[in-house]
Amino acid sequence: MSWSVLEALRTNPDVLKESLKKRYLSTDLVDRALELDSRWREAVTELNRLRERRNEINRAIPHASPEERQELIKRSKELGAKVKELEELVKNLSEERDTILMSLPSIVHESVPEGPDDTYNVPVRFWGIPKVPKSKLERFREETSGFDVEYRVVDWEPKGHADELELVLKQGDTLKAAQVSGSRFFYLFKDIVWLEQALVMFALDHITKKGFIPVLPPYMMREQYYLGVTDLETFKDSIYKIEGEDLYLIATSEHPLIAMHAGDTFTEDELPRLYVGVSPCFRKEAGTHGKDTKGIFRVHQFTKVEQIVYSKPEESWEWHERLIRNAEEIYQQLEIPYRIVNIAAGDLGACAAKKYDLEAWFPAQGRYRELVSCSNCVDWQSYRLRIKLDRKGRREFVHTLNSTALATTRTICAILENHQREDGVVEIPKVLRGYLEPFEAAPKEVIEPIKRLLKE
RNA sequence: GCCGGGGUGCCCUAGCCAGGAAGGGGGCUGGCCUGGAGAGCCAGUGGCCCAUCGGGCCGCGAGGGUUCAAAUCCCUCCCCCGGCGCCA
Repeated sequence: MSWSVLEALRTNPDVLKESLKKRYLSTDLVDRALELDSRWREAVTELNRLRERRNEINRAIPHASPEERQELIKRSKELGAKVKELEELVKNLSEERDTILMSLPSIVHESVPEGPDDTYNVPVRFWGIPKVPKSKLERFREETSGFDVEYRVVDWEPKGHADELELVLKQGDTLKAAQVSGSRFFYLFKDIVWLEQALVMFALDHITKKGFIPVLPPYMMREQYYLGVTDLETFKDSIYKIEGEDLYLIATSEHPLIAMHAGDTFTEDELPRLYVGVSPCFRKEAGTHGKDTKGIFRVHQFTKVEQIVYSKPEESWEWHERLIRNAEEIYQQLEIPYRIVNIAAGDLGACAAKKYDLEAWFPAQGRYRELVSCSNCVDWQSYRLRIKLDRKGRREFVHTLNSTALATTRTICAILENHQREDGVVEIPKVLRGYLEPFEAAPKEVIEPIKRLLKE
């Protein structure tokens, strides 16, 4: 049983180097890891021989005569010293090798576009009829170049989601939240609260209909398990730590939902395993100063409905396509125009072998912006957490996949811009009606401006 | 948080007090047997290394220590069960 990256290292290091080059990462580590691995194997072989000899002697001691015994103990002690020495070497070699191995990203899939950053992401399809203000026509043509996307020109300027929320509808307040908690936090009020809840229920409803098991996971995790599900870079930049405890706030329910099967072995008939997680997500957003500072597009805390699949290795690419389609169905029903982009290798996280983003059209920004991420992590997470598949005695690592179904704050942003009318009223997508109907105080068709709730 | 009892391979369990190659049962897989099935019998059923056959090393919740030798003794930590305390 082997991890695809480790197997490539030993049998076909060029494949691994190619993959790293595509990600614009150094390939030096591959040669270093190879050298460490071969030295480790040599040392382990020698260590095993020494231990074998020592064990033989130790087994003879209880049956030996008193005078033989002293001699045997002496020899065992001598061997023991050598064993200890070699154990130290083996430990150092394997630790250094494993540090490198654990830093290596998944081998990128052949269908992943080449390129160093997000400007090389490749749109694969568009859906919906975007509303394009005249002032954003040029931007729109850039964003859709190469595709024949039907669109409608509007002759008024939609408000950006932040102004719409706080100045027009007056049902959100990020200033007060900044005072209380800091930047990138928010208070949401009244209709937006109902909208948020309805979005969660709608997404949960849609995904569970497809056989996914709903899960409410722990919102904090230990470091050991955290490092099994994500790379160090993400860990440092995104994850909040609880002071004085070995606990971290989850950045997505993907993390506890994958750690949930750490150490488990599935049989073939137990796969695929489908889960849909619902949880708040906490993110430090370190290194994003100045980006999306207004409104609730990029915040430290939001609710997300997340699809998770544990699959047989040979079925994971099919599941990757299905997961993004599930997310598309949600945004089609919410009547939000979007495009799907294939993320360039240089912009890909370490766990993922391939990633699709669903980007919604934002009329006021004149841009497509990320709402959904859909990744195939192949055996990257399952290797670290030892999540196995038992094929009649032969063991393999399962593949893990994750995809947003719906993240509330960003979806609210997209609704505020796409379903905004010239008079400032926001039309609620019809599909949400059933999730608002039972509640007397909930809005049903539209969200209208109200008087400011907090002091001016 | 305190007191007590536990954690042994996929599951259950013996071994721990009193240190000396982890034993039994179940499940699963394969083989023998059978017209076929069942029963019965045999073998396999954690990770790693060398290797042609095969052999070896590690592994008893995790990490240290004592010892020629640790599932077994000592220390720290994690988790589960019971009791007390606290609590939405």
